[in-house]
Amino acid sequence: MKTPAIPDLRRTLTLRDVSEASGVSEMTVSRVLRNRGDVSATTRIRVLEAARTLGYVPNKIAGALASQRVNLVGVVIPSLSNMVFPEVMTGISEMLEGTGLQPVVGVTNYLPEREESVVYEMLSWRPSGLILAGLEHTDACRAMLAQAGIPIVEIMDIDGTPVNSAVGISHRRAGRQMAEAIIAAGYRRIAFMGTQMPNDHRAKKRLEGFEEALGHVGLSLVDREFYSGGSALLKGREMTAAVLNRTQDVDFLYYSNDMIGAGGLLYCLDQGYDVPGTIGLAGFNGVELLDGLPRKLATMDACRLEIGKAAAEIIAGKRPGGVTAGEVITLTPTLQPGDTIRLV
Amino acid sequence: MKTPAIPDLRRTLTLRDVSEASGVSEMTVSRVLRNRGDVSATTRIRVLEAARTLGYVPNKIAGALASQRVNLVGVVIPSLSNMVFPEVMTGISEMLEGTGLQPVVGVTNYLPEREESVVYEMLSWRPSGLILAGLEHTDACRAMLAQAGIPIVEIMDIDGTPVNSAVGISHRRAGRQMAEAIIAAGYRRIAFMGTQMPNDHRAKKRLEGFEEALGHVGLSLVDREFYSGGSALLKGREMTAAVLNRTQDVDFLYYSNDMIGAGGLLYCLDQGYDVPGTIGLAGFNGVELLDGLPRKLATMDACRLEIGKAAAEIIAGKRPGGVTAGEVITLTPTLQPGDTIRLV
DNA sequence: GTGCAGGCTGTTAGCGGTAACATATTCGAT
DNA sequence: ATCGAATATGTTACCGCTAACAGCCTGCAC
Repeated sequence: MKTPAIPDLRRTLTLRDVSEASGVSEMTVSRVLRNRGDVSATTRIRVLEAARTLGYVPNKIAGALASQRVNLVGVVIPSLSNMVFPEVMTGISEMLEGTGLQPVVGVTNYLPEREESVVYEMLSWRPSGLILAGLEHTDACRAMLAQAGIPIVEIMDIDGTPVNSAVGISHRRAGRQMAEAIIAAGYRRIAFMGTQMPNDHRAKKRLEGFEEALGHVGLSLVDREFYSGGSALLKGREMTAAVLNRTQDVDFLYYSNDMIGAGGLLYCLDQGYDVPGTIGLAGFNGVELLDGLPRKLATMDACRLEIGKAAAEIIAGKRPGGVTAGEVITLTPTLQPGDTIRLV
Repeated sequence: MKTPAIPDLRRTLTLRDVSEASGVSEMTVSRVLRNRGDVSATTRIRVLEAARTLGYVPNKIAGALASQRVNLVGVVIPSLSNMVFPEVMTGISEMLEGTGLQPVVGVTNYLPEREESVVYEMLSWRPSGLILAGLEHTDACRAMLAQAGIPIVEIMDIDGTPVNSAVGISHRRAGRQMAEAIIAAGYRRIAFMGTQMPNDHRAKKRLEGFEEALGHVGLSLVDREFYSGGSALLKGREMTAAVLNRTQDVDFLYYSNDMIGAGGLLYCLDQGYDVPGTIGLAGFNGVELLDGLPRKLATMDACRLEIGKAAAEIIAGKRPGGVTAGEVITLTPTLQPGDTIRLV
């Protein structure tokens, strides 16, 4: 059954090659390979056989140009190295499975100019849709998105005005809610630790919501500490040590993400603090890593998987209801008290 | 200076639109936008102005078809959710910066058939090169890669025969080396824990090398345990508990990755074991997460960043020496003894 | 036999750019 | 004034594929 190896002419194959090898027109080959239109069983088999033995791989560039359809969905996110976006990607991929659409990732490193150029690059491939993290973009970026004429979904955050559709949670509310739980548990001298990133708008909004809720009961943060780069777990330890050494009687540590929170937790346990008795801790994200810690860190789920799925659904036009323009889907994160916050 | 907003005719703009708006030929516009060839300063400014106010975004599909050049590099990896591949991606991105090339990621979830289809999909976009993890592929996949006529770089592993170029470490050797260190430190009753994935060839090779080295001194594993899915940290705890309860006098725990190793370490410390006195531990990968643990897990660096960089260099044709075909770059991981293995 | 629907295959004309070549235009040197 | 080289712009012919439409059979009702 083995056909003799085709001499490698180092010329990329085209439909014409398959067409000649199987004795039908290019159009028919195209139809066979796309399962479109009527083709007799005999022809189909002959064509497929020829394509297979030649090792033909269709040229989507040409196909996309001719058909004006591109089966790609751009996904623009700030980073891949924290655990949050990979899970969003998982949600997107799962939902896109079987739709013929394929995600293409672009990373911005939290830089607005970088985002602008990534978006430009993406749009120049004329994708079927674009998913991007956050609501904050440069003016030029917004303009491009608005002009693009494809579905645009901004994810993660809903505190702001989306270009078109949005799926996410209210980070301001999340911060507020966590603060309220902490206050209710009786903690009063609360410190905050987080990233130094001026462009992590969502972390900023959480902090704003948090401080706002503290303000409502006449409290304010007794200390705060920021970091950038490095191993988050280690930074969590270091910042926690710094805060606890610097400020008296701190009784709660609020972290902008679970990773540094986990570091802080390990530090507190090492140091023999009574957690959550004399000191409570909480993070944000609900990363599964926490399940393996000696004690479970209080956190708040960011609905990453659901966000990815919903965003993909909008792009794929699968949302029940049909109309997909300008939809804003608000998910509500649930507080997971874990073992690091006193029971009320 | 502000021009009135262009009425949105919901028709995507082409070179012709810019050409008409600026009163020059499409070709000249094309030249301006690509900075190619000589164009007078006046014309250039006029064209750029027109393009900007129209909000023109070039169509790379058409450009790529016409020029037969696609500035994309496919990167095919098994997963994004463990910490190893994101770092490889970082290396690739860094090195590609400024070359005009852009990485596009495809994820296979450790499934050979999935890899085959991802590779097919990638090749159908006619990228400038392809980077893929591992040396094990389906026959059809190998054939496609060999035919593609573009640089192919297989990364992470070098124990096998690459299609074209390869950059990685010898996992067999890594396993062997770790075993030798453990034996030298005087441990004798050694257990292994790892993933259940039949298609994680690199983990398998490490284990093979490990057992081989044990065999050389007449030892063999006293126990082994596998897992799949779930939180790696938690699984590490659970498996460790299972092994220690099941088997007497185990004095060393070798983990196939750092994450489960970290879980195991936390468990051992919780249980009050004397680490590394009565029991030693080691993982693999050198993830920076480990820096934040109470004690530093012994591990072996997988050279992720360097692998990414070298692979990107090959694709970009930047390797000193010039010829890039069939290069195999062997990196050597270094053993990081940490605090969980006795000093000899 | 005629006509006509339906299945199957082929032809034509682009999709929106760019390579390669052709054609101005400018300008200083001869 | 003439020429050549350099600069600046335009023209033509694709790139490889697909939409749309145009045949050509075959079989079957009438």
